[in-house]
Amino acid sequence: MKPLSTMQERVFNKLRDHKRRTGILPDLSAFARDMGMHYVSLKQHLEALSKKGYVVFESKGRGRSPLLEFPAELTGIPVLGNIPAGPLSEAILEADSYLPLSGFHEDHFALRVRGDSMADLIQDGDVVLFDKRKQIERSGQICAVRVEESEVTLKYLDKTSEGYILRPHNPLYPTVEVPFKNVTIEGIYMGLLRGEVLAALVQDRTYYS
Amino acid sequence: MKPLSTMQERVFNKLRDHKRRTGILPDLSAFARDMGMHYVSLKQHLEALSKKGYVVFESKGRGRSPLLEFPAELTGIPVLGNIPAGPLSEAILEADSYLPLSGFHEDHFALRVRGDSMADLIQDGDVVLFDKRKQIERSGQICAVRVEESEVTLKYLDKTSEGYILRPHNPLYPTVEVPFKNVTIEGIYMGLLRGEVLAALVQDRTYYS
DNA sequence: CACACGTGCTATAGTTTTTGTAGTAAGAGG
DNA sequence: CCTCTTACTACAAAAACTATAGCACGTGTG
Repeated sequence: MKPLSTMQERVFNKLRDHKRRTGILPDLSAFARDMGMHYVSLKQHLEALSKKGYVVFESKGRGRSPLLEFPAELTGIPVLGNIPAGPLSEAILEADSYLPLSGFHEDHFALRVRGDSMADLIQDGDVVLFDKRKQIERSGQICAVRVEESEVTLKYLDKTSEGYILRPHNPLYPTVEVPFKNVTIEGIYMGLLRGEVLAALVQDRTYYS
Repeated sequence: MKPLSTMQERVFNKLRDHKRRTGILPDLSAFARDMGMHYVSLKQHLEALSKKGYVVFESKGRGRSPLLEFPAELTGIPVLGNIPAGPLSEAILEADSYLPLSGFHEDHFALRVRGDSMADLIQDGDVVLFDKRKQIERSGQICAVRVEESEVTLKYLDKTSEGYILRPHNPLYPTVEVPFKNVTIEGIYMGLLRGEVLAALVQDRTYYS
């Protein structure tokens, strides 16, 4: 993503704050007054931000309210199809869809579950939401964990003096204990979506405010 | 809900159509042109609709775009805490929260699950979405069913020549067969939400467009 | 019955605000 | 030197608000 100039960053941050506070995006002229800046200057900044992909800004003509939105990849939480061996941050950059959930931000991501290690509690195909923390607060929390360099799996996590106990919900899978240094916690379970709700919520790189 | 006059109903329907087609609500003056009607007339209709609770309409002052939205109970799908012995339609009127899901309309409702007859697949506290159909298309679909005048429960439904087989997912509950005339299908499973997603989505009688 | 009154619907005229366009200009950096 | 960023002035177009008025259709009252 292209770098922003000082003023462009100030405009962008203030815009995001306003969105967080009020839930909506402000009038251009009111926003310009708020920034202590001229309307035309603000407009030029927004056009620059738009060209760099930080916002979506479309003038509609005189007197008409312009369209001003955040692109999905900035405000939605990314839905990952699978997490390969690499670090999580790379997988997030390749997310192809986003969930517009208020209250969820940079610290969260979603995973489209493959496999049935947590069945029947979590089904193949469910979209599970995670907090990007690296530590569990108590035993028995469901986590997205990576053992060594393998794929990410979902398990209950318990802590012992030597390492983590990875416990599946599905009794067909084995419970294993792994030393701390071989386990990476990618995220902690926060909730899930299943079935046709997904089609109604998941946004494929489209825009929303 | 108060009755609408001829013109008010025309305005309301056209507004709803526009929202369905474009996803957004139009400018007042553009909309007035579209209706072949004067701007001031349209405004008066919207004010009448607002007073009767069909839309939310707030003038913001000269030159400022007014706020125009549909109330939650008209566009969101109702979330029911429990369904008492009475008919479903009454329970829906008493819904105290709504899910804003595009693609779901009058034919859908949601239920906050009590009990664990479908555990572990569906947990106590999950919000499950249903289609308001009265018939199953194939055996094994999950349905919200009412036996006689009792509470609504979630079960797999199979059809035999004499009646329905109500099959829980939880093996601790019994599988029973009930004659057709004693079973009412209230809805057919379409998906579910679990955990903190709910707080981000559920709207308590607030407004949105 | 005639009348006033309210309601629904429409329209005109004038004002304010926002937004857009054009043009100008100074400073930074490759 | 050219481009990008930042900023301003001046003017134009569209949207939206206010106030006012006319007409049709009821309903209730004297």
